[in-house]
Amino acid sequence: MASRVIHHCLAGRVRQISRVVTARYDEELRPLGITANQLTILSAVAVLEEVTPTDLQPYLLMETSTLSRNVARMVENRWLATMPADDRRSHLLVVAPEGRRILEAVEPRWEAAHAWATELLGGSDAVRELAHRVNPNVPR
Amino acid sequence: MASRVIHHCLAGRVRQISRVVTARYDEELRPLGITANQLTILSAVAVLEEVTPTDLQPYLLMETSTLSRNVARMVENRWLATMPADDRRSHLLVVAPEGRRILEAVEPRWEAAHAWATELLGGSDAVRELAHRVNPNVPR
DNA sequence: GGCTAATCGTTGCATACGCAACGATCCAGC
DNA sequence: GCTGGATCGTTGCGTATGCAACGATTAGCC
Repeated sequence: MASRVIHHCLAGRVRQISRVVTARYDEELRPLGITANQLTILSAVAVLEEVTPTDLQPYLLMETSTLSRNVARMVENRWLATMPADDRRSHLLVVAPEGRRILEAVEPRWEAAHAWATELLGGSDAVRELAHRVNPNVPR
Repeated sequence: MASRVIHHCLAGRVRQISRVVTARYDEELRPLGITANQLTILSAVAVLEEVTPTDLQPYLLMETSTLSRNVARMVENRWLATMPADDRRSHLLVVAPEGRRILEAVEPRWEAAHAWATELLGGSDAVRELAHRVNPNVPR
């Protein structure tokens, strides 16, 4: 059984790919004090404008609790701000000025990491296709 | 910049794929009390027989500290055992009887998760190719 | 042989992730 | 209008991950 896992396990493979690619993005973004994961969330809020955490979930496929804590850190950092929503159980998220500043500053470093990853992975098509299969909300 | 990240970021995509696939394996393996990640490590030790943590690293591309703690939990669970190595800074890892038992018991559940993931990802070839690019030690 | 640099694994700290349980709020049906 | 079930976000707990700093040991060089 062990050798079947080693030779075929898809979970092990996707996790390893995730570790390696994330490490490179994180390394590149470190001088800005933001992680690849946080940049993903920040960008999602920036694009969707005023969103509740629940609104973000279809795009991120992240557990409620995970998202809750990630967002909390980003609010503490003043990258995001919260506003009251009609539904009082929830709240709207918006990008704060410091978040906008990071989004501008991040460009060259993100592009460098993206270029590295694209090269490593032999282009972006395969990953994009897989991501779209996993979550049709992710553009192919 | 935000929309460029959303539409093209490879880190966000590989992380999302990893979350979704891992969740399914973990769900399937939960009754056995082992995670997908732990099963990967257990299988690697089983195949390589007597290995030091450093020996495992080329196959797992996991940080020393991450591997150290993962292995520690598995030794506590008595899935792995340690033996003295020639180099006294290190130690050899071997699969303990309880680890062997898990490797036998895990088969149908692992196969179910594997089948699900293969279907979701449209076959295993794309992931295998990517994993091999990221780490040539991983068989294509 | 003895010093120095490299290697090995561990630990402190911080983020990332998910399950289960929870309190607050909303809503559907009466 | 009220009530019971659904939905929303948070928190406790445990695993997964990596960086930096560390002590122990080894190996290379003189």
